[in-house]
Amino acid sequence: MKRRMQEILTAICDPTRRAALAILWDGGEHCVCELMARLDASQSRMSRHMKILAQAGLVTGRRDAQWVRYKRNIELAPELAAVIDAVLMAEHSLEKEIA
Amino acid sequence: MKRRMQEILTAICDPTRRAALAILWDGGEHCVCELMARLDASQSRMSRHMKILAQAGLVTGRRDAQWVRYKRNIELAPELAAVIDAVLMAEHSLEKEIA
DNA sequence: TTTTCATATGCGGCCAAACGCATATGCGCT
DNA sequence: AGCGCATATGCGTTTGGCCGCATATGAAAA
Repeated sequence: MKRRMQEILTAICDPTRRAALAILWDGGEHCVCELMARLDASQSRMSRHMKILAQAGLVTGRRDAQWVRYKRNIELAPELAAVIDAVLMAEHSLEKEIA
Repeated sequence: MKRRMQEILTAICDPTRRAALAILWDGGEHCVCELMARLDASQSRMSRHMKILAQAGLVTGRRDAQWVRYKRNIELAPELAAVIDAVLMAEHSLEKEIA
Protein backbone atom coordinates (compact mmCIF):
# COMPACT_ATOMS: atom_id res chain seq x y z
CA MET A 1 0.00 0.00 0.00
CA LYS A 2 0.91 3.64 -0.36
CA ARG A 3 0.81 4.29 3.35
CA ARG A 4 3.98 2.29 3.93
CA MET A 5 5.83 4.45 1.44
CA GLN A 6 4.97 7.55 3.41
CA GLU A 7 5.98 5.86 6.65
CA ILE A 8 9.32 4.91 5.18
CA LEU A 9 10.05 8.38 3.89
CA THR A 10 9.05 9.91 7.20
CA ALA A 11 11.31 7.42 8.92
CA ILE A 12 14.40 8.16 6.87
CA CYS A 13 13.83 11.88 7.04
CA ASP A 14 15.34 12.04 10.51
CA PRO A 15 19.17 12.09 10.60
CA THR A 16 19.44 9.94 13.72
CA ARG A 17 17.16 7.30 12.25
CA ARG A 18 19.15 7.34 9.03
CA ALA A 19 22.34 6.87 11.00
CA ALA A 20 20.79 3.96 12.86
CA LEU A 21 19.67 2.44 9.59
CA ALA A 22 23.18 2.78 8.20
CA ILE A 23 24.49 0.77 11.13
CA LEU A 24 21.80 -1.88 10.88
CA TRP A 25 21.98 -2.17 7.13
CA ASP A 26 24.91 -4.58 7.23
CA GLY A 27 22.44 -7.22 8.34
CA GLY A 28 23.92 -7.67 11.82
CA GLU A 29 22.12 -7.35 15.10
CA HIS A 30 22.60 -4.29 17.29
CA CYS A 31 21.02 -3.49 20.65
CA VAL A 32 19.58 -0.13 21.60
CA CYS A 33 22.34 0.60 24.08
CA GLU A 34 24.93 0.20 21.35
CA LEU A 35 23.05 2.54 19.04
CA MET A 36 22.61 5.04 21.86
CA ALA A 37 26.34 5.11 22.45
CA ARG A 38 27.37 5.28 18.82
CA LEU A 39 24.83 7.92 17.86
CA ASP A 40 25.06 9.97 21.03
CA ALA A 41 21.35 9.77 21.71
CA SER A 42 19.45 9.53 24.96
CA GLN A 43 17.75 6.28 25.87
CA SER A 44 14.14 7.31 25.36
CA ARG A 45 15.04 9.12 22.17
CA MET A 46 16.74 6.10 20.66
CA SER A 47 14.00 3.74 21.77
CA ARG A 48 11.35 5.86 20.12
CA HIS A 49 13.35 6.20 16.92
CA MET A 50 13.73 2.44 16.72
CA LYS A 51 10.02 1.99 17.20
CA ILE A 52 9.35 4.25 14.25
CA LEU A 53 11.81 2.34 12.08
CA ALA A 54 10.15 -0.92 13.12
CA GLN A 55 6.64 0.36 12.44
CA ALA A 56 7.75 1.41 8.98
CA GLY A 57 8.82 -2.18 8.41
CA LEU A 58 12.46 -1.29 7.93
CA VAL A 59 13.84 -3.18 10.93
CA THR A 60 12.81 -5.94 13.27
CA GLY A 61 13.65 -6.42 16.92
CA ARG A 62 13.83 -9.49 19.13
CA ARG A 63 14.29 -9.87 22.84
CA ASP A 64 17.54 -11.41 23.94
CA ALA A 65 17.76 -11.45 27.72
CA GLN A 66 17.62 -7.85 28.85
CA TRP A 67 18.49 -6.51 25.44
CA VAL A 68 16.50 -5.98 22.27
CA ARG A 69 18.48 -6.83 19.18
CA TYR A 70 17.45 -4.88 16.14
CA LYS A 71 18.36 -5.77 12.62
CA ARG A 72 17.45 -4.95 9.07
CA ASN A 73 14.13 -6.48 8.03
CA ILE A 74 15.00 -9.05 5.40
CA GLU A 75 11.37 -9.35 4.35
CA LEU A 76 11.18 -5.76 3.17
CA ALA A 77 9.87 -5.50 -0.37
CA PRO A 78 12.73 -5.14 -2.87
CA GLU A 79 11.50 -1.84 -4.31
CA LEU A 80 11.48 -0.38 -0.83
CA ALA A 81 14.87 -1.81 0.07
CA ALA A 82 16.14 -0.18 -3.12
CA VAL A 83 15.06 3.19 -1.77
CA ILE A 84 17.02 2.70 1.43
CA ASP A 85 20.01 1.44 -0.53
CA ALA A 86 19.96 4.50 -2.74
CA VAL A 87 19.71 6.87 0.21
CA LEU A 88 22.49 5.27 2.21
CA MET A 89 24.64 4.99 -0.88
CA ALA A 90 24.16 8.65 -1.73
CA GLU A 91 24.79 9.78 1.80
CA HIS A 92 27.94 7.73 1.96
CA SER A 93 29.31 9.08 -1.30
CA LEU A 94 28.52 12.63 -0.29
CA GLU A 95 30.37 12.19 2.98
CA LYS A 96 33.83 12.81 1.59
CA GLU A 97 32.88 15.58 -0.80
CA ILE A 98 34.61 18.92 -0.66
CA ALA A 99 32.18 21.10 -2.55
CA MET B 1 27.57 18.18 1.23
CA LYS B 2 25.35 16.37 3.65
CA ARG B 3 22.96 19.26 3.97
CA ARG B 4 21.60 18.74 0.49
CA MET B 5 20.75 15.15 1.33
CA GLN B 6 18.60 16.29 4.21
CA GLU B 7 16.92 18.90 2.04
CA ILE B 8 16.11 16.31 -0.57
CA LEU B 9 14.63 13.88 1.91
CA THR B 10 12.58 16.63 3.51
CA ALA B 11 11.41 17.60 0.05
CA ILE B 12 10.24 14.16 -1.01
CA CYS B 13 8.61 13.51 2.34
CA ASP B 14 5.56 15.50 1.34
CA PRO B 15 3.03 13.66 -0.86
CA THR B 16 2.16 16.70 -2.96
CA ARG B 17 5.80 17.41 -3.68
CA ARG B 18 6.36 13.79 -4.62
CA ALA B 19 3.42 13.96 -6.98
CA ALA B 20 4.82 17.12 -8.53
CA LEU B 21 8.19 15.45 -8.91
CA ALA B 22 6.57 12.48 -10.61
CA ILE B 23 5.05 14.83 -13.16
CA LEU B 24 8.29 16.76 -13.72
CA TRP B 25 10.45 13.69 -13.83
CA ASP B 26 9.73 13.06 -17.51
CA GLY B 27 12.03 15.99 -18.26
CA GLY B 28 9.33 18.23 -19.69
CA GLU B 29 8.43 21.72 -18.58
CA HIS B 30 5.31 22.36 -16.50
CA CYS B 31 4.02 25.64 -15.14
CA VAL B 32 2.67 26.13 -11.64
CA CYS B 33 -0.89 26.58 -12.82
CA GLU B 34 -0.79 23.19 -14.52
CA LEU B 35 0.54 21.51 -11.40
CA MET B 36 -2.08 23.29 -9.29
CA ALA B 37 -4.82 21.92 -11.46
CA ARG B 38 -3.49 18.39 -11.72
CA LEU B 39 -2.67 18.05 -8.04
CA ASP B 40 -5.68 19.93 -6.73
CA ALA B 41 -3.59 22.36 -4.74
CA SER B 42 -4.09 26.03 -4.00
CA GLN B 43 -1.85 28.58 -5.66
CA SER B 44 0.22 29.60 -2.66
CA ARG B 45 0.53 26.01 -1.57
CA MET B 46 1.85 24.86 -4.91
CA SER B 47 4.18 27.82 -5.26
CA ARG B 48 5.75 27.10 -1.89
CA HIS B 49 6.11 23.42 -2.64
CA MET B 50 7.90 24.22 -5.87
CA LYS B 51 10.23 26.56 -4.06
CA ILE B 52 11.21 23.81 -1.67
CA LEU B 53 11.85 21.42 -4.54
CA ALA B 54 13.96 24.06 -6.26
CA GLN B 55 15.96 24.85 -3.13
CA ALA B 56 16.71 21.17 -2.73
CA GLY B 57 18.17 21.27 -6.22
CA LEU B 58 15.65 18.80 -7.60
CA VAL B 59 14.01 21.13 -10.11
CA THR B 60 14.74 24.39 -11.87
CA GLY B 61 12.35 27.11 -12.95
CA ARG B 62 12.54 29.74 -15.65
CA ARG B 63 10.32 32.67 -16.42
CA ASP B 64 8.39 32.45 -19.65
CA ALA B 65 6.13 35.47 -20.01
CA GLN B 66 3.74 35.38 -17.08
CA TRP B 67 4.43 31.74 -16.35
CA VAL B 68 7.24 29.96 -14.57
CA ARG B 69 8.17 26.72 -16.25
CA TYR B 70 9.58 24.13 -13.91
CA LYS B 71 11.45 21.07 -14.94
CA ARG B 72 13.66 18.36 -13.53
CA ASN B 73 17.16 19.60 -12.78
CA ILE B 74 19.42 17.81 -15.21
CA GLU B 75 22.51 18.83 -13.28
CA LEU B 76 21.47 16.90 -10.20
CA ALA B 77 24.22 14.55 -9.00
CA PRO B 78 23.63 10.99 -10.21
CA GLU B 79 23.59 9.46 -6.71
CA LEU B 80 20.86 11.89 -5.75
CA ALA B 81 18.91 11.34 -8.94
CA ALA B 82 19.08 7.64 -8.13
CA VAL B 83 17.30 8.29 -4.84
CA ILE B 84 14.44 10.06 -6.60
CA ASP B 85 14.28 7.33 -9.23
CA ALA B 86 14.05 4.66 -6.55
CA VAL B 87 11.31 6.49 -4.68
CA LEU B 88 9.18 7.20 -7.74
CA MET B 89 9.71 3.68 -8.99
CA ALA B 90 8.69 2.15 -5.67
CA GLU B 91 5.66 4.38 -5.35
CA HIS B 92 4.58 3.51 -8.84
CA SER B 93 4.90 -0.22 -8.31
CA LEU B 94 3.03 -0.03 -5.01
CA GLU B 95 0.18 1.82 -6.67
CA LYS B 96 -1.55 -1.24 -8.03
CA GLU B 97 -0.90 -3.53 -5.09
CA ILE B 98 -3.75 -5.33 -3.41
CA ALA B 99 -2.14 -6.26 -0.13
C1' DT C 1 -1.56 53.46 -17.71
C1' DT C 2 -4.97 50.40 -16.12
C1' DT C 3 -6.45 45.79 -16.05
C1' DT C 4 -5.72 40.96 -15.93
C1' DC C 5 -3.42 36.72 -15.38
C1' DA C 6 0.47 33.99 -13.16
C1' DT C 7 3.46 33.55 -9.41
C1' DA C 8 5.71 34.71 -4.97
C1' DT C 9 5.66 35.92 -0.08
C1' DG C 10 4.63 37.99 4.77
C1' DC C 11 1.70 36.82 8.50
C1' DG C 12 -0.63 34.16 11.84
C1' DG C 13 -2.84 29.86 13.18
C1' DC C 14 -2.86 24.97 13.58
C1' DC C 15 -1.16 20.40 14.11
C1' DA C 16 2.11 16.71 14.34
C1' DA C 17 6.81 15.46 15.51
C1' DA C 18 10.57 15.33 18.69
C1' DC C 19 12.43 15.87 23.05
C1' DG C 20 13.48 15.42 28.29
C1' DC C 21 11.96 13.71 32.45
C1' DA C 22 10.01 10.45 35.15
C1' DT C 23 8.13 6.00 35.52
C1' DA C 24 6.87 1.38 34.08
C1' DT C 25 8.14 -3.12 32.26
C1' DG C 26 11.11 -7.13 31.22
C1' DC C 27 14.74 -10.00 32.45
C1' DG C 28 18.77 -12.00 34.81
C1' DC C 29 21.49 -12.38 39.00
C1' DT C 30 22.14 -13.04 43.93
C1' DA D 1 12.08 -11.47 46.87
C1' DG D 2 15.15 -7.74 45.95
C1' DC D 3 18.48 -5.39 43.03
C1' DG D 4 20.35 -3.73 38.73
C1' DC D 5 20.63 -3.25 33.80
C1' DA D 6 18.10 -2.57 29.30
C1' DT D 7 14.16 -0.96 27.06
C1' DA D 8 9.57 1.09 26.57
C1' DT D 9 6.12 4.63 27.37
C1' DG D 10 2.98 8.41 29.51
C1' DC D 11 3.14 13.32 29.95
C1' DG D 12 3.87 18.02 29.13
C1' DT D 13 6.62 21.32 26.49
C1' DT D 14 8.86 23.05 22.59
C1' DT D 15 9.73 23.19 17.70
C1' DG D 16 8.90 23.13 12.91
C1' DG D 17 6.09 22.30 8.86
C1' DC D 18 2.03 23.27 6.24
C1' DC D 19 -1.78 25.90 5.33
C1' DG D 20 -5.14 29.86 4.06
C1' DC D 21 -5.62 34.58 3.52
C1' DA D 22 -4.23 38.70 1.95
C1' DT D 23 -0.94 41.27 -0.54
C1' DA D 24 3.10 42.10 -3.48
C1' DT D 25 5.60 41.38 -7.80
C1' DG D 26 6.07 40.46 -12.72
C1' DA D 27 4.52 40.45 -17.30
C1' DA D 28 1.26 40.84 -21.09
C1' DA D 29 -2.78 42.85 -23.17
C1' DA D 30 -6.24 46.49 -23.64
